[in-house]
Amino acid sequence: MLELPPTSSAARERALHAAEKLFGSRGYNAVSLKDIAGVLGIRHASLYTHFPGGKEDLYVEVMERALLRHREQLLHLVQESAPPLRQQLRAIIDWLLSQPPLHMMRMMQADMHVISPPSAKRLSDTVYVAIFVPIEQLIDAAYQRGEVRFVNAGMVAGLLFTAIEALRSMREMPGYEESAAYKPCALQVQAYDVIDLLLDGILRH
Amino acid sequence: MLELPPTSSAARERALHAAEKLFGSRGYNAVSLKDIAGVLGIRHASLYTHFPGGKEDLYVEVMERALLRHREQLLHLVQESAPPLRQQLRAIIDWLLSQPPLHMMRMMQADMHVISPPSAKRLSDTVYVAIFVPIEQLIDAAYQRGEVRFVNAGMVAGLLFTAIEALRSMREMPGYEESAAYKPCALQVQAYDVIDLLLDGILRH
DNA sequence: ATTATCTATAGATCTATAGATAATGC
DNA sequence: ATTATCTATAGATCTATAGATAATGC
Repeated sequence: MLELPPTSSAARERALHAAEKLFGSRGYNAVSLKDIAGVLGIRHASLYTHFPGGKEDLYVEVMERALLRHREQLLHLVQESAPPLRQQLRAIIDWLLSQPPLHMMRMMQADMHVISPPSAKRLSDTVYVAIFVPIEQLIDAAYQRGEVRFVNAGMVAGLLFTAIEALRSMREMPGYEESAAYKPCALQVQAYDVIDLLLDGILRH
Repeated sequence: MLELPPTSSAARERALHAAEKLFGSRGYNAVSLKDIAGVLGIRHASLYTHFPGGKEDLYVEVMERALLRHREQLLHLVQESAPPLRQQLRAIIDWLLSQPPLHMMRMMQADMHVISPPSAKRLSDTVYVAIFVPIEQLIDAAYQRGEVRFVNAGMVAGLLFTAIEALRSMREMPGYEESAAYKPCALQVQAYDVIDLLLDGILRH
């Protein structure tokens, strides 16, 4: 008789939610199972009931869920929003800023090197279909209707996404408010500036 | 009698060098003192002779050195290179690509949250003077001579730097060559595309 | 009857310190 | 004489497993 791992339950959902918050804010290595259990008010050993694969499988499931949620919403926004491209990108950025940050760069530069290669491969594939594919679609469509010149759409997608994450990270840096880099302006305003930069460039013309 | 920590020696330099390579490729948490000692062929306890402050102080010193090396070279390139801006940025990118990546985003999103707040503050200040200040100078000068429109120079600096790091990270991702995101083109070519994007934008005009 | 939790513990690994021994520099 | 290394060990912490107990669902 095959022993199937439980695929859902209220307690399991709570655990995924708590894990997502912790992994999201501190990354894989800096979060222990005890931390996650602590948030839930249970002992860390109890987590193995819901996640027999242990910490790594829990992490991968958490990140896959977050990424696929992004995919769904991004595809929806791409389908629904109307040109011009600037407006479409603003809609996307508005939604992204309403979500907890994915910290994609940390995921790629730190967490991916700690988990097993198969898990890393699986996650990086998901990053591609969840983040790159939707934004590439948007850029390609803009190219088809003659709105933008020929560019590497994947590169634009990556640039846009990492730029937004960089803006958010800057604000979390210690002493940001007192630093010389501080500009007293809303995150959304800065993000819209990034869009303008991407669309118009900075050269005077 | 004050006991001054040793400030230099051949063995100490070797340790800093090995630590820089390891911290650079895997980040703070994923590198142990034993890993560093292993590269040097010594026992990990021996590292405390050169770095009485332990792992955190070693990390901070390593990253400060790397950042200040960047600062020196970036300021030099900014001083020496001649307009137009596109050529100046290409010179900077060429040098950046010749160096091991700093992984600034990982530093800000992962490592900074693990070390003590004072160390984090010190490092983030150094990031500002080493990376942002030089590129801001470049952008400001281009603005003074009327080459670019008015932009947030710090934002442009951050965007350029993180974009280059993102390009490099993509190539380190597992299965990059087989992925749909793969573009068979040199890193330098992609980096130059980023510059063009930044300068010209992607809109047709 | 099954699911969810607990206690207890094994086994790794990590940072750091103490004190002994070898290597080096004047 | 000083610097650089070593061995040995303390003390934390982390992942994971085994087996017992409580809670829940039919």
